[in-house]
Amino acid sequence: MDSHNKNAPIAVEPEADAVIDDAILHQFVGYHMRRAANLLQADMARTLKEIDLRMITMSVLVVVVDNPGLRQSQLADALAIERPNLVSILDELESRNLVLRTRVPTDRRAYALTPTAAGRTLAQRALALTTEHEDRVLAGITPEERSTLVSLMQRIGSASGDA
Amino acid sequence: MDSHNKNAPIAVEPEADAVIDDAILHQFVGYHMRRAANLLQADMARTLKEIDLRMITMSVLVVVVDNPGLRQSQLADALAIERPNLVSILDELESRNLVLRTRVPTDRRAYALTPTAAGRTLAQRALALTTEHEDRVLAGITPEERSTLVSLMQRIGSASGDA
DNA sequence: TATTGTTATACTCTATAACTATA
DNA sequence: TATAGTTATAGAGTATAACAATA
Repeated sequence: MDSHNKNAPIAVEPEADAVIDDAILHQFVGYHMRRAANLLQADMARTLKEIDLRMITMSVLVVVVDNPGLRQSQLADALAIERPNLVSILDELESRNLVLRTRVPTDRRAYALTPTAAGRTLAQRALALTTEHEDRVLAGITPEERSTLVSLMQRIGSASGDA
Repeated sequence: MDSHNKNAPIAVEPEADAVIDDAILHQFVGYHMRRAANLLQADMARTLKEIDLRMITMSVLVVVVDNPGLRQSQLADALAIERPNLVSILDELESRNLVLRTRVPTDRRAYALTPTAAGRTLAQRALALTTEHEDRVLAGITPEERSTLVSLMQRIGSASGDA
């Protein structure tokens, strides 16, 4: 039954509970990155749901808390978000009274972003929840391995490590 | 001018070109994961555009090529895609005559997936392009570091490393 | 009853073009 | 003219509920 024809549909036996051969995809970093990122993102979303924040919403809030007076374009650059995508995030944070947009006197095009007291409090809670989340999801990885992982990921995309 | 009031908006000086303090976010693996995954995904999408495939479409094609006769539910499990999301992917691959859906005689609910000759050819091309893409994006990382990165990412989510 | 594939739908994240109001 | 923020829109990727056909 060596019937591997070349142009016919080939009525192959469905391999029932056979093991799927993923080997070729596994050689790619991107494949594992997608799965890991997806796993982290799913658990993180579940975690932050408790305080009704999304991943990026929380990132924005935390950065505003640590950098009061920041302008939107600076924030977008810092977090690698496109300016348009920041708008709805800030709309949400502002409507929940966590962040304020106030006109910059010296440049009336820009807004200065400042956290409210509620924003600072929620940021603290968000950081605690995020820490719990990472400790849970990364339980199988030692602190040293964690920093290795981080520094390797930081080097992705930068042509050479140090040159 | 020590005016850090507590409940007022605080007319903070916008810190012009000042450096943004990201330190708190940088302590989280998820932050770096998001950026790295986003970078890989963007370059990968650009790369596969040449043969009009998306990341997942290419993953599906490659797995079907290596596992002819596979059923959709098996494929969905293998790639960690929800069954509904696989449908449109296969619709596209089928309409481009890269993959065939044929009824399984022994279970008329299921489809056996088989690649066409064109599908096999395009899969080869896709793998070559993906390899080029990874070599480019991961240029700053040695092969050893690549495997370290992969094995660390594989261990994310699995409670304990070996116990 | 349970499973395979499907439809419909929705939410998140990302990306681009074009507008407005200032500069 | 250039920039800050905005609007509108589109495309990926992911997730859930519910259905028809079949087991």
